Parts: sequence; C-alpha cells; structure tokens
Amino acid sequence: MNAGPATGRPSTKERIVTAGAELFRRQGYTGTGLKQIVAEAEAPFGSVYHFFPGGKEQLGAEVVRTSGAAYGALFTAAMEAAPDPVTGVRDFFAGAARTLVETGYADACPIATLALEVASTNEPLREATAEVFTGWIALGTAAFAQAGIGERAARELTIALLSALEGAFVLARALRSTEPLEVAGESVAARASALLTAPDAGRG
Amino acid sequence: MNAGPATGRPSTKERIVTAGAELFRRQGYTGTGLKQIVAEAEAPFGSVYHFFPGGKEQLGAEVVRTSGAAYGALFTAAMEAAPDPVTGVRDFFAGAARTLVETGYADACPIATLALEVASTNEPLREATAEVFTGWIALGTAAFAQAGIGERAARELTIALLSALEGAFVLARALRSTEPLEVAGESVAARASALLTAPDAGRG
DNA sequence: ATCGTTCTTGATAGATCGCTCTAGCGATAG
DNA sequence: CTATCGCTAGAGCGATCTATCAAGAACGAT
Repeated sequence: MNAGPATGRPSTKERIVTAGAELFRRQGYTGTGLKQIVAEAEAPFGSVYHFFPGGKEQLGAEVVRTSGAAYGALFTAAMEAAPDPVTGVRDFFAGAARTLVETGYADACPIATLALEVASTNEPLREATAEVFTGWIALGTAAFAQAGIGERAARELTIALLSALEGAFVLARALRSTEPLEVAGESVAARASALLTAPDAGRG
Repeated sequence: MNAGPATGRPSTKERIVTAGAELFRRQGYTGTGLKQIVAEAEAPFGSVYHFFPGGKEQLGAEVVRTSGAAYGALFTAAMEAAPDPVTGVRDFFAGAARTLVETGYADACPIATLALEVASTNEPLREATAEVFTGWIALGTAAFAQAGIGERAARELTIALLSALEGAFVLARALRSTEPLEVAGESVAARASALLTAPDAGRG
C-alpha cells in the first residue's frame, strides 16, 4: 500500500514509470530495454513484474497514459496563464522549443516516438496513444471554444495545432533547430487569431 | 557489377533496401531485425554484410537516403501535375491519406519513425534524416518560389507544410483516421492560397 | 509472537539480437 | 582448363532481450 513518500523518495513504481517515460520518449519503445529502465530508476529488476504483471507492454501503456495526462495539463496551464488563446499558443510552442534546446533536442513529445513505433505492431499500445491524442483534442477544443470559437472550428484548430506541433518536433529533433517550432507555432497562432478576429468564420 | 534486371527480378541489394525501407517505415529501426529484412527480401543473410559492410547502420542510412529521395520526387510530381500550388498541396495531402488507408494506416512518412528513434541515439543516422528533411525543404521552397511566392515566405510555407504533414501522420496512424490529414492539408492550402492572393505579404 | 501480505532481489531460462566467419557457386578472363 | 572475383549461403558467436522464479525482507494485523 505504499504510494510513496514517508521518505522524500518516490516509490519504486513511480521511479520505474518516470524512468520509462524518459527513456521511451528519447529512445523509443523497442529501443529501450527493461534492464536500462530499472538501472535508471535504481529499482530491482523483479519489481517491474511485481507492479506490471503484463510486462513491458503494460508498463508502456501506463507510461503513455501518465505522461500523456501530464503533457495535457501543461498545455491547459499555458492556455490558462495567457491573457488570450493566441498568446497561449505562442507561449506553448515557445516553451516546447526551450525544453528541446535545454535537453539537447531530446525531450519533445512524450509519446510520439512510441506512437509511431507501435501504430502497426502493437494494438494495446496503439489504443493507449489514441486515447491520449483524443484527450488532447478534447482539451484543446474546450479551451478554444471557451475563448469564443465555434465548436467545430475549435476542434479543427486543435487538430491543426497538434499536427503542427508533432511534425515540428520531428523536424526540430532531426535538424537540431528550433526553426520548425517557431514557424509552426506562428502558423497556428495566425490561424487562431483569424478565427477570433472574424468569429463568424468559425461557428460550427 | 550486376545492378539488376536481365531477369525481371530486382538485384539482391535492391531487394534488401526495399524490404528494409518497408519494415523501418512500419516498425521502426530498432524494432526491425536484420533477419526479418533478409526474410522479407528473400536474400541470404550474408549478403547484407557483403553490400553493407557497415552493418545495420549503413543499411539504415542508405534506406533513409533512397526512400527520402523517392518521397521528395513524389511531392515534386504532385506539384508539377497540379494547375496551381494550392491544388498541388491539396492533392498531395489527399494522396497521402489514400495511401494510408490502403495500407491499413501503415505507410505514412518513410523516415519519420526512424528519425524520432535515432535523433538522440545515433548521430550518423540522425544526420541522414536531417539531410533528407533539408532536401525536402529545398524542394518545396523552390516549388513555391517558382509559383511567385517570395523566397523567405516559400521556405516558411514549406516548413509549415512538412510539420503539418508529419504531425498529421502521427495522429492519423494512432487514431486510425484521416481527419488530421484533411485538417492539416486544408490548413496549409489556406496559407498557401493567402500568400498567392496577396503576394506582397511574402516577399522576402 | 505468529501469520499473511506486500515488496524486494537477482539468478537464470529461452529466444533473439547484430555480426563474423568460412565454404562454395557461377560467370568470366586468360 | 584454371584462376579470379562477385555473390550466395548459413552456422554459430557473444551479447542482450523479455520474462520467470524462488527466496528473503519489511510490516501490519491478530
């Protein structure tokens, strides 16, 4: 029943999930071994199968859901902290670019690499990534709708935002440049601005 | 010196590259074994190391460059076949969506999965993917510039296009839906249209 | 104190990984 | 014919992979 910190140290399970999230994000799912995860987590090997009887796949699913929720919260926080949605979008892309540079172009989307790897090879994990993306779309749609954009336009704006963000991450990591994030962010901000300036365009 | 077809069958090297391209695209780089590649290619295992003394990494680099060039040609062909750039963009996204559906959401970008996997773990392969992306940016910039868009705006439009495309691929494969490709394509088409309608906006 | 449960721990199995190595086939040149 | 060379062919190496297993430590409940 130990969920954690009598001491300041996170529980073994938490450390495994955290280490798995970091390694899956940077090296992908198939490229990361359980041995490497437990080494990074400073956890005994057997604990993986104690907490995740379903093995690597179950750990992967939990990592996807956990870090997906965390990243969604990051987006919501950026949107709520900003005076308007356009600024929120700009801030979010700028923050993503900053993180990317600070981590040596390692930390971008927490689930994209895994998502592409498993999309055609592992149905349970594919479903986990689909659930996360669906949740992000709902989050963004709600945020833009609250700002006065029609439901349908808000949804399409969110999908365009996520597409631009994920794609910019691919280019940015490969090219080791933040230019794609800047261009993509400005592109989405412009579209959001247009929808807010001429609100009739986006009533759905 | 056999580059191929006295018979109709492609050379062993070609079959290995083709099989590698298909498997890396669908399952990723670390998720694909050399044994699986030679089985798919109906080639002897030893031939891999005959043609690619550098092993899996060298094969990966050749696959990236080959299929990157082929995909670039596909883009150029779509742009040249279309009456105007906006239609070209729409056709290209629509064609990508069609391929995705026809292959059961397996065949999207030929190098994206590999690019994310190796971006922080394998510098030679990362450089190969960076070269391909740089080539695509040059291709798109030239195509849009030829249509009358200023050099700088053409470059940014191309980066926005590639970001939207790659990101839409991620979402589409995970969600098993073409909606992201449709939304992203329309978004890029709209931006291209705006740059062509008001050409002064894009003189750089 | 004793029991039961939860969690820790690492050795180990069985499969697969990338890669090396040697042997041999078949076409061509001399 | 013989020699050479490009390529075929696959057995096998050490390493690593996921997963299993049995045993012990920690701890609360009775």
